[in-house]
Amino acid sequence: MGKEILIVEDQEGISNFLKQGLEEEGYAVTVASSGDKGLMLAQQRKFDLILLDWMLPKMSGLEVCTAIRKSNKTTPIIFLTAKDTVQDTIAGLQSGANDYIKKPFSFEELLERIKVQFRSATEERPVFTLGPVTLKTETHQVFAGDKEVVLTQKEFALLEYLMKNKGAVCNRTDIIKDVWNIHFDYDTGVIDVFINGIRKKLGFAREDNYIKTIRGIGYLANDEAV
Amino acid sequence: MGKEILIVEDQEGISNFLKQGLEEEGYAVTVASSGDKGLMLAQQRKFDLILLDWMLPKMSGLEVCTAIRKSNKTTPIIFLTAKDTVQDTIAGLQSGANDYIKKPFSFEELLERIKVQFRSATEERPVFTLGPVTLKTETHQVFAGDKEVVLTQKEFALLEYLMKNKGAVCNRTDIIKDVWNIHFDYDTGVIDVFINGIRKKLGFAREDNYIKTIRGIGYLANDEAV
DNA sequence: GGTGTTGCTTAAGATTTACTTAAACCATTT
DNA sequence: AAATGGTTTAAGTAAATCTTAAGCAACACC
Repeated sequence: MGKEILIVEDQEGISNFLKQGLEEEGYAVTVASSGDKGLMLAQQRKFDLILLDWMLPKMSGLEVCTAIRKSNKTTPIIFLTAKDTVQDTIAGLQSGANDYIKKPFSFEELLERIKVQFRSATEERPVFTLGPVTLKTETHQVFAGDKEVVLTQKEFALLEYLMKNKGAVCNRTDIIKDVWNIHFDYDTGVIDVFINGIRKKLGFAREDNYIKTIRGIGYLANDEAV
Repeated sequence: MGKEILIVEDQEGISNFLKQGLEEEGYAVTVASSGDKGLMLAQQRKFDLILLDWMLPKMSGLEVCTAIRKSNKTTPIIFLTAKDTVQDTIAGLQSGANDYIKKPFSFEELLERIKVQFRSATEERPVFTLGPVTLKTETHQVFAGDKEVVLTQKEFALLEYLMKNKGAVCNRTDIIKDVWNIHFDYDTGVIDVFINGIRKKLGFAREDNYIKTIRGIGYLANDEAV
């Protein structure tokens, strides 16, 4: 199923060029030649992505973007623009755009950025399991058996990290790096404290081994409660 | 291929000095004279390492670092700074920096620290085998056949050493030096005790000879269970 | 085969590392 | 400014590992 892209651009030369190129890539393309037409189309139909020129007759791209975002929070919007000052970039992105590409741009770069948008839009929000516990990344919820367990940010992040690497030993250095974002050798007992908290909240007994201690190295999450 | 380094530093004297020195070492160097410029460059292009001054006009180095780490988790960042209290060190490193070097510093020291960053980024995590056993350095796991065997630190280190030198006789002096880090003549029966433990855990029978005793010298790991 | 040397095995003591708890610290909200 | 909830530090306790040492088994040289 080809994704539908809306191009809002008043210069016919550019819009034709884009339309043709994107259609060759398998996208379904609709063109609006002014800001107000673009806004109407965006509100009437559901597009998968919008390419929005910055300078447009009647309504500026910035206004269109702001207006679209009032009713539609999610559709990715990429600005096409000749303006290249930092000021404008910030203004554009703050109005709710997802990306910003300067004219003249290579078509390949545009394609790449479009792909990035689709990738992150469909980004997976996986659900991890570990023995009797389930962790839902999207809703930030953790269930032990059928009961929900409320974890704090750090507890959740650490548990998620261990579950993501289920079956592999996670050493303390990497945990500190990836969960705490501390990129140098560092050890107070933080990790231990949080492991303790997680085990307690999840009701893991010492002999369960769902989260196994690898002495001198780190921890290992695995399903078989050997 | 020369690595690309971004220097974010407002004092021209220092940045010129660094640029020149690093270029002589074969690095490709880009200089940004303010925090916001540095941030933009860091986001637009892919550098292999960033040298970041602490005190900068407009945006502090700390802010720049934090901002960079939002989108880029991996590029090594080294702070250059006159501030030398422990507080600041911690704040800087927690913001995601990898190292911290105090002004005035020797150029040699800086070079050394840069090399450390590159070294750890490309560090190899090999997998060794010995007859039916497999040893994964990355996860610190050892498998005998299809079953995992849990080894302690020292057991793992010794086995890794023997497997790394598979086919070569490892004498006791070198083992003590490389595995125990004891650099003088020393013999209690430690090695024997650990060899015994390893053989037992891996299920090696006496006649297997995967780890052969070389009487009077040391040990030899080899695949053919002669 | 006897005898001295070296390695194997085991278990107890020393040491290191992790667990647990409580209190200090921080940031956010009231 | 106080209270709350979360995070980090620190200190005492528990547990596992590491080391030592001693007795036993295997080997090599006589």
